Amino acid sequence: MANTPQPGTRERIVHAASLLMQRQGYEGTGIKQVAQEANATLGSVYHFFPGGKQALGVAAVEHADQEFAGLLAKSLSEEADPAQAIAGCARTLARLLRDSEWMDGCPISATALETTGRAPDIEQAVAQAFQHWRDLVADTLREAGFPEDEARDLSHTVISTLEGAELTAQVARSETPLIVAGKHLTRLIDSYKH
Amino acid sequence: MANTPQPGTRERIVHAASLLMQRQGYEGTGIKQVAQEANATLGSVYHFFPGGKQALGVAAVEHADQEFAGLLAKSLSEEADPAQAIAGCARTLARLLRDSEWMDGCPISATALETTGRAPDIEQAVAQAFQHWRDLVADTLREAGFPEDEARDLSHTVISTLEGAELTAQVARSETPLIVAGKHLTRLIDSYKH
DNA sequence: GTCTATAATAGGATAGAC
DNA sequence: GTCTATCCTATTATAGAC
Repeated sequence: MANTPQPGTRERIVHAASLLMQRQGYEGTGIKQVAQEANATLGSVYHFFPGGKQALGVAAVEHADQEFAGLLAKSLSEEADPAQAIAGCARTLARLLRDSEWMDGCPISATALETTGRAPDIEQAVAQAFQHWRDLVADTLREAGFPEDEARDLSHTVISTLEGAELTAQVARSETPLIVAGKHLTRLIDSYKH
Repeated sequence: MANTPQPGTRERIVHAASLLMQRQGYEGTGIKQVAQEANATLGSVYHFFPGGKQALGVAAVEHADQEFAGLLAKSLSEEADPAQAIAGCARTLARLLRDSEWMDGCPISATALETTGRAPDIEQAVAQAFQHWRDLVADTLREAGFPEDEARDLSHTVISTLEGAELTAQVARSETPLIVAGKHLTRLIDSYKH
């Protein structure tokens, strides 16, 4: 069996940056704070990220991309019916949000909004993450028998709606927007089965 | 006929703060930058907002609330069928986003995400704005004959989906997410007519 | 109400010893 | 790779003349 390697410094830095940027945004997160939270020194951060804060932002977004993709893939594989699976994903997001006392919403949307049009590297990483998530949904729908164009269109709305519902749920400190969004997405997808 | 009063200093400051926070977020926007953009001095900003940056943030969010509510109300009144009206609203948002070269997305979401759990006054103004927008949608649906619970649930998903689609459209620099979201929202609302 | 100057602090980033 | 010290600039906020 493989050993579970204890996280190296670089890993701890990326993890801390990702979490802090999720909660406070990109501009609201300081490099010194990241170093402190990661039990690393400022020198170590700049050793691993000579590109400075922007490079750290890119790594944080890429890390969050993989993390949410894992959650999404797990949700999609847990139920045979993709329409039901997506509602389950919304419920999981609602639970995680409530359990974090409404702190942990989408891990990249704050960073996305603050840096759009101002930090091309981060912008690209964000665009890639959203595309990645849409592809997971579209692939699942295609495998379930949906025609190509319906699968693609629905993948757009699934990700958009989950994204928006997570934002409004966080702001309202209520699970309702996510639960209702899950229900409506199931209904929308099912409406294409006729 | 009423004169069109030229905007006073306070108005110019709020307008500039709202626009800059929409594009750069709350943390990414400096008070000095707001003053400069509003053709005001730093002293004037603190004269009108003794509460400092947080108070300015609250005023900016409240201003954006009214602004988007106006756009939404106009869209909802332009078509007799609310399901069609919402698709029209999505198209308008897509056009505004493209025309601003992908800079002007939702005016409060960046500020919302950065300040949640950290600036109670702003948080409350944001929550109020979302509630306001949902109410406009719910009222329209109720007037169109939808039962109370369906109208309320749909208003959640309409705002969540528009919000998420605006975010993903901005990131992808594409009108597609908003156009597709509008189409799917129409379909979802129509599915409750049977 | 408006303006300039300035205080007090925190930000990103770098240098160089170890 | 890690650590500390430091530079430079920007930030929020205040003071006080006009």
